[in-house]
Amino acid sequence: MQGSLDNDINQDFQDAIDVMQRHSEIFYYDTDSKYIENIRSQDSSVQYSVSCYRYMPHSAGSSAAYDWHEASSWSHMVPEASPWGTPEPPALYPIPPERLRKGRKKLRLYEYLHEALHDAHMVDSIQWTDRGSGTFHFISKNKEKLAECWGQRKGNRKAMTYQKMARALRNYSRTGEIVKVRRKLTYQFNPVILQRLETVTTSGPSSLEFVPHHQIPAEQGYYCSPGADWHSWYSQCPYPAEYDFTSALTSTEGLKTHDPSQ
DNA sequence: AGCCCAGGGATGCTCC
DNA sequence: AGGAGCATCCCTGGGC
Repeated sequence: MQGSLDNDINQDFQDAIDVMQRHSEIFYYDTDSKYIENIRSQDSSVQYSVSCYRYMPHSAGSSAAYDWHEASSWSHMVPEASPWGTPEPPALYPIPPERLRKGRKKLRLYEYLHEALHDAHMVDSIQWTDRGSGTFHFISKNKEKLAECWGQRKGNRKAMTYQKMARALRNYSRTGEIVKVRRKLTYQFNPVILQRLETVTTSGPSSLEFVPHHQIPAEQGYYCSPGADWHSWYSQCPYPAEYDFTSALTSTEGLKTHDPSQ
């Protein structure tokens, strides 16, 4: 029993490292509490992307209490220049495309989208509509760019398009990770998924937890019990007039968009 | 009419 | 071997 627990812990730890590596090619902590993240595209034509997070304790002074789990303690910043002082990224630990990586969990599309939502260089492709509710939208003009980046990240043979990426997104409607909001190019994260992703983003790997669908407790089982949980989730949706969740969720049609004309 | 977006069926591939 | 998670192709329909 203890052995399997250890194995679980080890697996969780490995998962944490995995995601850390996924999210960043290089983790670089300097003496000024900066966490520098380098996400480099496989395609040199895609803009080299560097994001930084600076840890900002709430209270100034020597008695500042550091709360690594407090999201607001971290502020996103874009450096004036590459930390290496050159526009050319150093090829230290290149991450191979997902297709070529062995023994690693694959990067999920929703994880990538969440990552892109935190990437300053992707704001022209994808933006939060309402971060609190996990609602985001694609920018029509540049959505194809995001799709292309996703395809490159995955190491796909053929170019990814928005149509294909949206098809994959629609598959999430069945499992509940992301649902379509009845607004053009707009989708919404499941709150449980969002919380987990936000935890990874803001607190580092210590609280990382990838829970298989079948292991999520029933009280959090957004996908397995379309009842009160769904209602509480969608009650926070900023588009109550645009999407009749109650009808959608109580009907046998599941998550299908309700058509008021019917 | 044409384009864009969305929904979904079917099938194949890769990875776990 | 079987399932998950897409990727890909294709068709249909609504809205502007």
